[in-house]
Amino acid sequence: MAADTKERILNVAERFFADRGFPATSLRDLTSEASVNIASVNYHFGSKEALLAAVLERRLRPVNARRLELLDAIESAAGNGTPNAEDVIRAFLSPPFQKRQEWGAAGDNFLRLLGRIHSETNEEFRATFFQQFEGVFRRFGQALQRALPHLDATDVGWRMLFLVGSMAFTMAWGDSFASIGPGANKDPDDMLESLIQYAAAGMASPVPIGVPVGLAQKGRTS
Amino acid sequence: MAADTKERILNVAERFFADRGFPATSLRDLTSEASVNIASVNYHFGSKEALLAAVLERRLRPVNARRLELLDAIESAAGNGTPNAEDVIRAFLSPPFQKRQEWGAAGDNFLRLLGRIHSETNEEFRATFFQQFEGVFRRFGQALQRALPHLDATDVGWRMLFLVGSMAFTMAWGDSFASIGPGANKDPDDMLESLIQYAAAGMASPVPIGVPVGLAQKGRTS
DNA sequence: TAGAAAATCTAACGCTTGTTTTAATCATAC
DNA sequence: GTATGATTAAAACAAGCGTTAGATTTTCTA
Repeated sequence: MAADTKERILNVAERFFADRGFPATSLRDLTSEASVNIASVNYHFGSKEALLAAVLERRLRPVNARRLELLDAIESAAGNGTPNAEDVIRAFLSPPFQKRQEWGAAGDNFLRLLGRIHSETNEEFRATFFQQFEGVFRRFGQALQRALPHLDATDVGWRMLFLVGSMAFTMAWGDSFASIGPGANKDPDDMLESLIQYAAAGMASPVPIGVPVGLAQKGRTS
Repeated sequence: MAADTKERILNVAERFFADRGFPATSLRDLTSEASVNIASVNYHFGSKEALLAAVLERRLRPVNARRLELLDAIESAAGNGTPNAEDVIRAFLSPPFQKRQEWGAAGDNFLRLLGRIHSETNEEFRATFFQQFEGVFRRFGQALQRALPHLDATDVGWRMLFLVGSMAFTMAWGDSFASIGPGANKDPDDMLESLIQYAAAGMASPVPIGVPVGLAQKGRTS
């Protein structure tokens, strides 16, 4: 029945888009793997691109909801004080990895896809994808500014870019890395803790000395 | 003449692969932009994939050579002592950004491409690409272990993965980010310094407490 | 049970792709 | 000026692509 067909398409799409990339995944390969008819993709989803959007949306919604939930709790506990930066970073980085555990093998596929999709160049897709993140990114940016008052908005913005880069890359390649090399004895929770630690340290680090970088250094001359 | 044709193909390819991705760049679009005949690609390069490899090789060779040169100097200065971790990280991260400055607009394209190519899924291509990095990665891994003796090989490996992720993402999207948002007043040197600082802090951070993670914590029970 | 809606199927459309083949043109050396 | 090799051009090959149109089957509801 229809619900089963849609689910099978979504699951195979998730895996193939993650492993081959979106442009290099053909609907014929995908539907053959899913044992459904190729016209079903357009019937149920409308287009190949809409399928990708659907694949991501079904996972990102709960991930981002969880992120905001955790952040709400942190801000609520902090009241008028300063939220802890590591807690904020943990609230951002943990949900995709934790949802991945909940979702089993499908979660692995999702995580790889989410990591890789950060580098997707298709303009139309990027606009849609960013819409799903804009609110989250802004909320976390503000929280980090509160947590780290030595940084101005520019510094926070750049450091979030660095943080997102390491998160995405780890999502995309963490499992491959773990299976072939020095990461071999690092289990998923250890790896996530390492990432959080790394990001928290980098985020909290002093602004480079000698470089005019923003409001925090307004009184200095370069 | 031939040298001009090859150069034009390489330059346009670099730009198109960076902006559209490899699979989504057609040789017809590319050769039309370069005002050369489509058969020239196979004549001069052999295949589309070989063209990508050539685009990257002409830039990566000097970048990686520079990385190793800088690392040699650092290790030489350190003698039997401990090299400075931030210096090692700077030696890894600076060359692509500095070569980018040398190369002008073409350098911008190259940097974006290099960032994005880290997420390319094509297995054949990845094998070739990794070959170019294997030696560099190993050398820098060893240098960082010496610089940060509290970390074992596993920790260094994972942190290098995080570092490469933020570098690649910044290469790919740093300019876009700088032109639209909070990064707007961050010039390229500032941004590179921020990245180095972020990575150096993350790299040097203590191993997470409470998580059994390797040789450094061998005597603890989880 | 009948009819309508939903879902699936088949065949095709119209187009694009990287690569190949052959011919034409260019460049160089003697 | 001629011969040879290098280079470019044109046409085509063979395959594949996402999407569409119409037919058929399945599901659901009154």
